[in-house]
Amino acid sequence: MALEHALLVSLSERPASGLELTRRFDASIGYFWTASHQQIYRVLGRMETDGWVTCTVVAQQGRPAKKVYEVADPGRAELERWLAAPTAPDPLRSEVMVKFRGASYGDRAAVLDQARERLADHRTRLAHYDRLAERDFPEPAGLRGRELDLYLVLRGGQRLEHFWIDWLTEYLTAHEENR
Amino acid sequence: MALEHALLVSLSERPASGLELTRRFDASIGYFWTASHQQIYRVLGRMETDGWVTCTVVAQQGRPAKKVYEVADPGRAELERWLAAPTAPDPLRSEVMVKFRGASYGDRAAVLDQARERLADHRTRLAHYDRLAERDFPEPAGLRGRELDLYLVLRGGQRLEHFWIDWLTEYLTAHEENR
DNA sequence: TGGAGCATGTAAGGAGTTACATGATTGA
DNA sequence: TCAATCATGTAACTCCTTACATGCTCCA
Repeated sequence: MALEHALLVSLSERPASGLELTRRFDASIGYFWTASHQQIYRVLGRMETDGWVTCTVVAQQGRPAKKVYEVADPGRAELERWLAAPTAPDPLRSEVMVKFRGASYGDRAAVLDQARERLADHRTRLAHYDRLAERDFPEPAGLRGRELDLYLVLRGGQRLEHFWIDWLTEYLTAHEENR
Repeated sequence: MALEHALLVSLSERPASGLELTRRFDASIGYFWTASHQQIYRVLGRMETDGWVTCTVVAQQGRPAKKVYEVADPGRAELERWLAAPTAPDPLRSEVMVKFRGASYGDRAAVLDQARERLADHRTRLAHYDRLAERDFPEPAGLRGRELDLYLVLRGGQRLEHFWIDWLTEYLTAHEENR
């Protein structure tokens, strides 16, 4: 129900084509929303039909033409409406947690291996976010408005990776001690 | 793709009816997987068709009869297979984070109000998990096997609530300082 | 000429939500 | 008898994933 709104936010920051949006969702926006290119194209089409965005075909040299979308007035109005509406708690669905809870019904060693893989993965991501923070916000103290928002959401990404790293470490330590 | 497996884990711990499973997902299992009763009934039906679970109608006094499901051999085999298979990173979709990133395109005060509501909500949930931990695991040091798993997943729930509380607090503090 | 990357899609199906429906029993 | 709770479902719809399809341009 909110991919529309994630796209509206991203297009408000800067107009983009479908593929450019896909890359944003793979990179920076990916730490709080994931979406495949198929889904993005479909939703963009619907948003254009609804008049939330307008589309301009832009020719490129050395590349196929692309369709650049930008937010139109009805889209801006919808974004404002949604931002002011109450937010439901983010529903959580963690396959990892289910596996950990059920580990005793299968091969525990295999589950521990997966924990180690998740841990390595989250460390990689945290390192990536740390690089982004250093590059884009070397001095966070004076930030305000939109810049502060971007910084704080990146902080959320960092904190979330810390959560995973700390918890997976606790999990592995507890089980390694009990071998 | 994994509600099946969450149900297999829960039914392995103890056979249950659809409504009992729904209550488990509302309570203890809810901190890592959410599911509505409609979805649970539908998936239970499919799992019975596939032979993963068997179903026994149990009469009750003073209440309508219920259908109690328990895991059958093919279900146990499937659970083992799934537990050993590689785990993809949990996809993240946080409406709150999208709103925070987009706050400058709407009514910031309204977004801050929602942050306060989320904060209160996560504090309530943490208090609930803390109570569960005290009641069920007063002395975690000696835990092993299945009990240790349950405890560590509860720890994950607590840590996750801490993440939200800390981050939302940072967010609110940063924006209140900059008014 | 043929592969890699850019760019945009369609089709089919599974996962999940929302709204509605049914019937039994208890207790006020 | 009527509301509340227990208990199980159906129907319709949206959301999301997986797999496949198309065409362009550059460069080796």
